[in-house]
Amino acid sequence: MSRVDRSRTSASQDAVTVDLSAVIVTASPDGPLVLVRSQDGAAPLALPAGPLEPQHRTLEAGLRNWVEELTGYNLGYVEQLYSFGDANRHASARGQTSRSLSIGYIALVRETRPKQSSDISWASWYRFFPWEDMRSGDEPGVMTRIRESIAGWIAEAPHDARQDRESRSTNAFGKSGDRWNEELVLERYELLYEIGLVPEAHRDGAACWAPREAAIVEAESLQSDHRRILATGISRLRGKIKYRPVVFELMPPRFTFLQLQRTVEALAGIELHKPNFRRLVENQGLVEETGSVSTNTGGRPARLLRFRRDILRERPTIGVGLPSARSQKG
Amino acid sequence: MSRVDRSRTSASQDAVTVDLSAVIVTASPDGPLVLVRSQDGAAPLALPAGPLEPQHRTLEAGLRNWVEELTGYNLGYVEQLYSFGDANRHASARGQTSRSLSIGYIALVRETRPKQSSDISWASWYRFFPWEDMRSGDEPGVMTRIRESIAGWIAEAPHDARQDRESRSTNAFGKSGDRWNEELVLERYELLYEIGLVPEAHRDGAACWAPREAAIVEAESLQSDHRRILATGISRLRGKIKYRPVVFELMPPRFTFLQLQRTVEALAGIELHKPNFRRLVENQGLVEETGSVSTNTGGRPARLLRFRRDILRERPTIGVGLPSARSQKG
DNA sequence: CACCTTATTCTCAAACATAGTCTAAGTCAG
DNA sequence: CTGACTTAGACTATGTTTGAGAATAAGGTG
Repeated sequence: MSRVDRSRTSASQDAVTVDLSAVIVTASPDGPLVLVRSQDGAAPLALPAGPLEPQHRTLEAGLRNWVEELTGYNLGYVEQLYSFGDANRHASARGQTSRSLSIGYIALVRETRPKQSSDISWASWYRFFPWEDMRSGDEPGVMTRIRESIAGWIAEAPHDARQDRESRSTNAFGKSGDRWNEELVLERYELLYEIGLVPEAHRDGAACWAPREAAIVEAESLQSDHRRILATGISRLRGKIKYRPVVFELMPPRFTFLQLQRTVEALAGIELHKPNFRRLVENQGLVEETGSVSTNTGGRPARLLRFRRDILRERPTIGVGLPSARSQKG
Repeated sequence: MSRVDRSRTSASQDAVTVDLSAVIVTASPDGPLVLVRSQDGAAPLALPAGPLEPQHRTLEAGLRNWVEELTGYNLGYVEQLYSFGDANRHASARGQTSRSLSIGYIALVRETRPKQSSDISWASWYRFFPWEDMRSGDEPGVMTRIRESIAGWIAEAPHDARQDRESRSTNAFGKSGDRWNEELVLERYELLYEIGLVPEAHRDGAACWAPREAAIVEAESLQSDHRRILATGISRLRGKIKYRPVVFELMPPRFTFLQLQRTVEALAGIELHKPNFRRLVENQGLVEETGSVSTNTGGRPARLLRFRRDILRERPTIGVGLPSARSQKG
């Protein structure tokens, strides 16, 4: 059972450093927040990352360990996202002999207490992805400008690349009227990167169509490939809430229907139909009444609910539905 | 932009070796096959695995590279599965100073030509997971025996663990009549591991309820944690075919509806309703007619179809539906 | 030709989703 | 105290998708 049976295991792979990056998410009344670490000076923000230490029994244990040490937060739900390991993961790594490998995780925490003691703070994830917040349509007009840039990119395509560019962008961003697929966060980011509309593309020296100045000004970027990791995390979470009751990891012990709906909307970046949302959550038996009501609703008092923790045992493959992306008819 | 900003990056993490393990899948008339590597003597089979070499630009490129070198197959679809890195990933690793990290991938190939030149061969994945093939109910009775063992495990639970054991097993394996969720491959394997019904649990020295002799005799195990990786791969693939047209990576250029259905059934391990399957695939516009027919059907000739490759551009988030696990009413 | 096999088309009801309307029960300004 | 405003929560009408099955078509074979 020993590893010697691996005939091709070579010595050339030893110079690998592994670290764990975390997309740590919480929900506030102002929307989804993500934990970021500020650098010295005007350097871009970074996701918290820590080393993989030998004493950790599992990768996840390692992650929980250093995050809880660093922040004092109690991680609720934790899930591995993806392992990122391009040789040019960040510009400075080119020509480096050691490859750096980063295993991304997403974690949900309930507590928002500042804990700003250090260089750690919470930031709305829409600071980095303003185009992902479609709750009030394209209110600040970011999307309109993105679409214009993309239109230019398509128009200037060499003949054989035209169709491809067209379909990739309609797929990621939808046709103006067409249905927006809120899960394609990573696809959208990667398309913008490729076109050159995010600064990272220029920083990495990628060959892009758009000049550096064309970068979307409303969006803040992150260190190295952290915006890509964050995109992966948002994508995953937006998908997950549909078939697993993970939103409740972000809710207080007691909440109203509308609070729950607002949280889901904030995560998904889209608005939902109130009566239908209520019916769905009710029918799935995800919540039960606490008996008390919340009077500070601004209108009629709302019943306070609690998550039915039993449901996890009855059928864990259940979630709070969104207009499903399945029925994207052409 | 350099890595020095990572305050906690310690020197203690250097002794990590990374390798890429691959679940390489193809479909044959006899069901889904997975590429395995035989060891010397009576040692269990292994998944092919190769080192991460510094010259590979991306992880995926590295994987494609050595797999194609090793097997000569042309990998079609490739997707990262999960990074496995428990300190005791295999028994011999305990007490070892260097941690071994394995990044699992799933890859689909169309060609089945033997290529048995070396120690590499194809094996039905149900050899390792006989209980995952429910196409003809519980025909060989494996499942019945598993359920009996599980019943014993529940019966002998200490009072406070009873409910938990009960719900975990009904969730993974379903109640006798209840709907079987074909995606929970990993959950089922891990439950069996924990109970002690797979030899790996005893090999790893895990504390289990069942004695070593109780291991499910119909199932063959794999080296180290490879059966776990395979379970992850099957799970992912079973999920993916529902919303992405990946099955077609396993189909010949021209095929009939029934061939397509049989392939999906073989992967999912369940039977499907013929007219409904046809309707679904037709409505989604996944296929088009070639004009010719296949006469060796044993009955009325069937039209030969081809995959509409354009669909990938029109709407990539589409797949061949299975009875959706969503509507698992209590 | 009778009969077996698979292909292909229809039908029908149940379940679900979408997009509303309408009523209830609070707060707050005057 | 009233009327405007706010949110809660129940209900309705309509269309779409699914699950299960019957009915018909078109080949082969004894």
